[in-house]
Amino acid sequence: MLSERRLQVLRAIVQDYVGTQEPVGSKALTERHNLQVSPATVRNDMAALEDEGYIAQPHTSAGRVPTDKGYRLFVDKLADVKPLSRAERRAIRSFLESAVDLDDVVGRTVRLLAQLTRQVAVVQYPSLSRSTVRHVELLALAPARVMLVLITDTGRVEQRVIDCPAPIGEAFLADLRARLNARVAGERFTEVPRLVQELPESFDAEDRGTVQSVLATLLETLVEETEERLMIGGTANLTRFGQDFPLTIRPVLEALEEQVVLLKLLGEAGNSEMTVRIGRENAHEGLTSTSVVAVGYGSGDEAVAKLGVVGPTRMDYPGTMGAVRAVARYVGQILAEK
Amino acid sequence: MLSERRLQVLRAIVQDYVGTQEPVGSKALTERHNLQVSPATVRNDMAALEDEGYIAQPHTSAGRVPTDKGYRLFVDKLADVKPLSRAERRAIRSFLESAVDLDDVVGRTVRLLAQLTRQVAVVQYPSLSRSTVRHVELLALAPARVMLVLITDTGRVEQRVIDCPAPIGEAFLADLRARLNARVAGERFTEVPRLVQELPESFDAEDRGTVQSVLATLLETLVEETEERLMIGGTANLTRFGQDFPLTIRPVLEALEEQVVLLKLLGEAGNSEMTVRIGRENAHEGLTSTSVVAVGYGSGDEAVAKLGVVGPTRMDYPGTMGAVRAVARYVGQILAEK
DNA sequence: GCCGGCACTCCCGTCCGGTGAGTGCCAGAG
DNA sequence: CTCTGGCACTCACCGGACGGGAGTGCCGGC
Repeated sequence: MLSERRLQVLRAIVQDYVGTQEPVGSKALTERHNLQVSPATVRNDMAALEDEGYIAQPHTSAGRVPTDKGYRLFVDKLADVKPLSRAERRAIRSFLESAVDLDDVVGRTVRLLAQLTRQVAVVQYPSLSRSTVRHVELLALAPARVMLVLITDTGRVEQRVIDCPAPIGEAFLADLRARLNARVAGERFTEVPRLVQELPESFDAEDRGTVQSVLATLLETLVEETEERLMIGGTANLTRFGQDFPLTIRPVLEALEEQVVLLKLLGEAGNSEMTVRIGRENAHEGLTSTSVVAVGYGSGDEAVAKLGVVGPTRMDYPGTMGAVRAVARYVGQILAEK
Repeated sequence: MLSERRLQVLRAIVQDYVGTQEPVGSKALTERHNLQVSPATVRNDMAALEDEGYIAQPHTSAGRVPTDKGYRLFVDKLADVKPLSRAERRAIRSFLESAVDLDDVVGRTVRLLAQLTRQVAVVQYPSLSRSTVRHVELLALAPARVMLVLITDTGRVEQRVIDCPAPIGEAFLADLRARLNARVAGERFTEVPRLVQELPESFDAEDRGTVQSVLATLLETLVEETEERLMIGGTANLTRFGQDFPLTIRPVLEALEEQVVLLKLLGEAGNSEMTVRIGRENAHEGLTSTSVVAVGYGSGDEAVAKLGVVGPTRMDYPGTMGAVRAVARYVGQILAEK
């Protein structure tokens, strides 16, 4: 077990390194933080921390740099989430409040996060799987062609075109629309399959085929769109990574372009608790020198989607976590009000 | 006026420089392209080309590099658009054909363009201003709350929530919906304001307020959404820019994040003709060392939106232009079929 | 357990000199 | 007037040498 002072030393190393981006030495440490001991003592502590794998030297006779393990300890034990100032919180709220629709909310959230953290922001659209159906609309486009429009309580709209086995009448469509909505409006997506199960049987045999294909498309939309869309922003902040970056930045940009990767990344994050994945803790190859800070957000007490930031392992964790948490909270509020 | 050979020399310089990314000298030129003259002669030509501002030396006693003006001449006079191979065209088509909805079409187009050109791709969503209304739907959400859903012929769906001055009945809503659609369905967006102008007068005085607010929202949606959304991809290709790139890449990434900038960029492009903006021809500060190749695409004979790529001025213009043109053509076809 | 001192390591910036690619110019030939 | 070979010149680039400096590890004393 590490002594109290050694933990302080580790904390100081992380803070300094995050600030300066340069390996930190024993002398600088004693000066900048008022540890009440001499550099020589700190050196002993650093040697111990290095033995335990919390810090490392880029090369002999250089200062120390935290390892992934060191950051992990720092985040778990040594750092508190840094709350935002009142002014910042007010700015966030008012910026998000002026959003006009869902796209705008998500877009503003991304920009906000990117700006606050000066890192890459990733925001998932509110998830369908936890939301409820507000309305299902059916529109005749052609005699045997129907457009299905699904509207959710989070304001999302999905549409599909359906080719029906037989021509359909306006009256029948109105009937189907009414019966469908009577069953599913206000219900959770997960409930829908059960609720519509027996619907075809209540129709005449000749119409059953059409009802079947409409229902099939509806269920398909629910499933497909549960895989979420997301929006990212702030990629320009990647240029602050370091000097060596063709090599560093490229795989990150590539990873960020793959929605699947990002979704998995956010997916691994806890719902209400903030999750921090540091360096190699990230499964994806290209993100081994980045950290991901993510958290769920939602309109009610339950999370409907996630958001977070991606940045270098050498990031200001308390500040980043504070910003992520605050933004998640306010987005949730805004969504609830809509 | 430049002699024929000098133009050939310029062409050779552009081609070599694009290939190697290194300043090209007189000796290398005579070897790689079979100009039937000696290096000394080429040197004279190069001196002339430099006097005219078509090429420049990074420093004394280095090879030559094309200037923006040089690329301009190359694109205008010396290069032909390079058509894609049959196999490539087939691949494009089949890749785009398997798209399921509009988002998917745009998404696939972006990936395709980015991959073919190995540059950053930008695709504008089909524009509302040129499209026609397929259907307007009105849904009662609450006694005095209506959701307006606008469906376009390109498959786009926009929705807005409207707070009405008075509670509304289902019958009235159905009536309004029917009359509204009778007037605007199938019509161009630009025609809609005129077509609905007299609609309120045909309703009872008590309902007129509601009709007014619905119409106001509809018109607002048309205008607002004419400012387009767009999708970008392939930013990882920016890492191929050069070695010096914190400085080069950063402003580009920043510019790419600003939709407004991109829209203006594409907006400046011609509709059916391909437009190439080289280096400082781009108005935006951050894009002075990039070139933009853009062209309109559309489902019929008329362009509904634009797409293009952003890359270093030192790019393979014939190849890029070929890819952009081909993709635009096929996207148009796919949209027409939907 | 803490501290001062000391020798050692190694990165980094700087300063050479050599090399080579490329140029400009000139004088001569067609 | 145009093309060509020759020649001197200019720099960027590379590699090695060198010194300064920051940082370490260890030792012996308090």
